[in-house]
Amino acid sequence: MGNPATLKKISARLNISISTVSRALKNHPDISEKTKRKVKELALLMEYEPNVYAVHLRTNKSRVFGLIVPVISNLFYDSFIAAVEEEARRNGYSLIILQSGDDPLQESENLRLCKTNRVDGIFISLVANSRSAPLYQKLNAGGIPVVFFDIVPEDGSFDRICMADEEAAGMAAHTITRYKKQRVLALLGKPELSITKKRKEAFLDVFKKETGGPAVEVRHCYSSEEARKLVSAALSKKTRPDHIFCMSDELLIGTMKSLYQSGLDIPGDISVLAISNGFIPGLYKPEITYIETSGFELGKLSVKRMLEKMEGATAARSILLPSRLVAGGSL
Amino acid sequence: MGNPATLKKISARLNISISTVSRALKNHPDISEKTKRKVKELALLMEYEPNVYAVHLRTNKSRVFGLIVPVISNLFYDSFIAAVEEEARRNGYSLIILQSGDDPLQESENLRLCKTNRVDGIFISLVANSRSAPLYQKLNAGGIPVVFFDIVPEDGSFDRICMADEEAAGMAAHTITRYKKQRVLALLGKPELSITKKRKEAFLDVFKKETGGPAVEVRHCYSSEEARKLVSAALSKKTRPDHIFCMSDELLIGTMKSLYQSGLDIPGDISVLAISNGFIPGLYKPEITYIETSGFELGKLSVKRMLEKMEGATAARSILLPSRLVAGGSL
DNA sequence: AACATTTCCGCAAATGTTTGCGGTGGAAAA
DNA sequence: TTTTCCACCGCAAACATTTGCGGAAATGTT
Repeated sequence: MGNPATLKKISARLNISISTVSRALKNHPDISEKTKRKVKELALLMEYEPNVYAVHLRTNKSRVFGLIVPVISNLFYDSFIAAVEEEARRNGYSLIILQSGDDPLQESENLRLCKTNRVDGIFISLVANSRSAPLYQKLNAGGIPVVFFDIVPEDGSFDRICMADEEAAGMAAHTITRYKKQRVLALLGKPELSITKKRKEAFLDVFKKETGGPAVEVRHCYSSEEARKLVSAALSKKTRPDHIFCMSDELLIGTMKSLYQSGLDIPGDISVLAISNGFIPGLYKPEITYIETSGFELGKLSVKRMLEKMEGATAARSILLPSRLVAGGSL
Repeated sequence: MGNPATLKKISARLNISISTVSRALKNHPDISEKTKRKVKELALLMEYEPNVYAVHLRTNKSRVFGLIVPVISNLFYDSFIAAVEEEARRNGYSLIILQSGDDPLQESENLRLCKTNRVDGIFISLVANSRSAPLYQKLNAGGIPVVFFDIVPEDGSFDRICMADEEAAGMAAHTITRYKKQRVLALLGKPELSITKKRKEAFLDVFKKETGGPAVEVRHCYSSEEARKLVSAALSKKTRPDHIFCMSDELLIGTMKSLYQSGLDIPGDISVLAISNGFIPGLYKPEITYIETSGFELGKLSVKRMLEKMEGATAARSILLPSRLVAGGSL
């Protein structure tokens, strides 16, 4: 009762060979219905479950995905992970999760771990200053499909799935100009990330094209707290901004801390627009207007793409998930 | 270059036996330093990595933990998961994550998946109306250690790691009575969860002991939205509560939505106290006073306990993580 | 009756690793 | 010289499974 059932034990009890048991359980046409019935009955009784390690060893497939992410505890990533887990499970895959913690070395180590664990595919969102490029070149060469999401390499020869960052940032900029704002403070994330570059460029492009548009001041922040300080500093100037744009939830949180403390009326004195997963904006009063980026949708798309790759889709693709404006009361 | 290196390939190149290669890589004393050096050099060159599936098959150990949780996308669980991932990795374990999605059947299925994947240990937080009791009995019997956390079975014969729920709820109640509140609305979560029962009981106990204490109205909610409605309804009564207690972040969010909308002053007109992970309370103005429950700490403790069990700690223990009051401005 | 075909099943190799045991060669002890 | 001992290494089994191949028995065909 202690140790688990194996093909061998079943075959011994039935006085038939191991291979017959194996085939019977798989409905191989070579095996008679009578034998199949006997085998299946006993297998059920003995609670037989194939030993995945033996199967993997034999087949060289693990039915496990690796997922590497800077941090788990993050409103965007956790919904992404939730979606990937669900979809992977629905397709018979398990999910191993690894955090890189903003450390390029840990990221490389995690990729190595994925390789060691012989996962069938890898989802990865890069840390800032990622140095893993040679590693995923090798993984691809070794036949392990890699799907990049959210924070992706600039090289278009990889499979990449992102929010439509340019579109979202452009949409934000258009919305802001439409409201005839005069002095815009734009808070962006880490400047070395591709996602920041893309959003920044698209955002500024719109303003450049609109002559007589508002003045824009761009600031990069590495944390929520830094955003709070920046906003507080900006508010204390004699010509304070009349609009603040935040490219992420993290920055929005810092911004709102400062705005709440300032006592300014939103959107009367100053308006706010964010790019967000949608959870945080709903907590404030007024609720913050935002451009939605759904980690959940992105996750589902990523798994879909991964499965395509496993089926043999070889050419690299870059997929963009469109976003939409969700109106709150902050603009 | 394509397929990975194996002991066999190394042994062939060096004209020595497989077992010698294996032992050389493990620094077995039987092997001469010269041979070890040669083997290790070539292994490095060929980028040898042991095939984990072969190792697991041979040793019957997988160095993988399973983690089952109702949902990933949750402020408490995601920090818990983050901690477990980190600690597990530091100890050479990988982590497979599964969501039960509030579905007892999925929970059972996930336990089965853990067994199929032959994990070395399982962390699990139960869903409401969990029906998996027989399963983990069997897992324990089968030698797979199980550590329950947060939402745990009532049966004390299992290893359980929770927040000190009684203590936290008692602390909340004491704090509230100290502020001389008159009419308290207490919002609790799903009544069928052990965590709700414990918190409710401890909370009410304190009030019972204090003669002349405030009147308490207890309500159970299944969602944030339900909490919002309940609070709104309570506020529109002629004698509205002067304090609201929320046993979780989820309920706090609903409560604050209603309070923000009501325009009431916090804590002037009505005060608020929550049990929380600490992230949400800081977003509001005023910041909400809360009793802290750290998912991160709980995660670290859980891994520690798991490792103890793997080392042979056999007797079941129930561990309580103490909590502390974090003062905001809502009371 | 001889032959061909079908049905059903077992043998054995292979996947990569670990490990108990036995063996070889040389040096030191008797 | 024979024995003992030690340092070093290989053999082979075992882990559980899959699968190509071959083979026996039963059935069908002339």
